[in-house]
Amino acid sequence: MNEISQSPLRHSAYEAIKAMIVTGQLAPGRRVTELDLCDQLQVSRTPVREALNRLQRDGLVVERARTGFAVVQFDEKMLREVFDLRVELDSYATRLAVENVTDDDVVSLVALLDKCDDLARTDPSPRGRLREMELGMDLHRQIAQLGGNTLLAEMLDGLLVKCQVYVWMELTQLDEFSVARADHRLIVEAIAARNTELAVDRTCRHIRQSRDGILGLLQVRRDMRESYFSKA
Amino acid sequence: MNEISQSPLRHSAYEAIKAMIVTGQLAPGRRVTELDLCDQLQVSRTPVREALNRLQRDGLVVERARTGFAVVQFDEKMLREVFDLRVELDSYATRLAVENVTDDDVVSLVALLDKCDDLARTDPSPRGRLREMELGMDLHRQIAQLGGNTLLAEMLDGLLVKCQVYVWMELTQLDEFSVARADHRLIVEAIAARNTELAVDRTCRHIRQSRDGILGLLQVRRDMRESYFSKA
DNA sequence: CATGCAAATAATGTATACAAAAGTTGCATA
DNA sequence: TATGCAACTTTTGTATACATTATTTGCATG
Repeated sequence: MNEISQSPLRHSAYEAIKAMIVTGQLAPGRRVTELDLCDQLQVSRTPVREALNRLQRDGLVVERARTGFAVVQFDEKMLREVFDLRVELDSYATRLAVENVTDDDVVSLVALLDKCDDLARTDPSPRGRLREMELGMDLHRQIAQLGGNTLLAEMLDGLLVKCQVYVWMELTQLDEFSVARADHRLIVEAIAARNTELAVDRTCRHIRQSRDGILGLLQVRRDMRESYFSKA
Repeated sequence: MNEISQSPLRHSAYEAIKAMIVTGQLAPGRRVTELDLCDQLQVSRTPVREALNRLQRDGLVVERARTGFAVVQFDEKMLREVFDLRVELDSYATRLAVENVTDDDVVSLVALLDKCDDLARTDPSPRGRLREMELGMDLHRQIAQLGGNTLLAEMLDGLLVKCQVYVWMELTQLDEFSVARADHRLIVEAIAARNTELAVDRTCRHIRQSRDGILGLLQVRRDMRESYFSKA
């Protein structure tokens, strides 16, 4: 497959592997070998290696000396770290956003919210749910970009990537899609009203509630595992 | 050179290229070709490519479609973004550090400060200055790690990497080595005293003053360039 | 002398070959 | 049967070959 497509294979490889991790196809902690991925993606090792390197930088896989990569463990510790960081950075982003937001920006944010609602109403498939989650993350990305600090936007993007596994759990297992949509709308309203306090407060609350919901899920899961082992 | 050293060549290649960028050997904006680097580092393209990918993720080089990479432009915008983000994240890190710091940690921090002083007294060479800057960054890294949020530590590490070019300018051109040492000692003292307010305040002030000093440098440089062009 | 186009050159994207290390299997032995 | 060791297999690390696209060079032409 020599040089046909426009965008480099490493990009599509990166996206493909990332999707496998986020959706759980590649289980946390599992070792991933280059050749397996080559088989699945039908590309050579070079793009796969480069994709894995990027994923390592993203924190989705970890390098193990001389034995390639393993999917990172998504555990409570990581959850807390990611979400606590998001509280800090999203607060900052929201503050900057309120300072810089234009009326056009608000229109664009609301459009995104509406698209989310539409999707929720019209497409009940899993594919639609995944898309809805992505739109929700896009909202956060867009807010982050309003402040004009591109680096902040990039960092938050990185955090969102790490959140995906968790948020997917939350949305699907706790069925909090509508909660998320409502939260998002409230945040946008506060930004539109140029109310920094309120916007930041709602942002923090939104993230903390997500975190706590998922924490609960993880704990339930752990308890089940423990009782299973104790029975056995 | 097949498989001799212990650590992969991509790591040393990464460090080597990073050093070239930080010290200005590879000028901002300049395109870097793989083969040039292969020549200089005496390795094949594979490790160089992987190093460049990592550097891209670090934000030290940017990818240009189908034409490899270029060293990123270190301009005022980037300076403001990086340092403003550091104000946020270092504040958070300091807060967490004060909450979690043990007496042993304090000893270790003070040891780092002393090492810095020693170096300043005993080794006036450029190599020693570079080392001193690195020790200063290590101090920030160590403080970031006290809080226990590894992700925060990693993010700050990334920001510090992006800072290096600027800080090097500041330290050498404004000769602020002693200022930095003093700042660092004050921050550690506040942490040792478990005084969150003070520690955070000193952290912010330290970073903001750096930022403003370097901003001045960049503006002087820009003015010089403009007057040069207007004369020509 | 400037300019545009074609050939030459160089650089990236991808695949693959080969060496070294890690991991696995299976057999011999206690 | 358990265990240790040796051969085999797999996997990574590195180098390199080849195809394709970008860049440069140089010449012809206005």
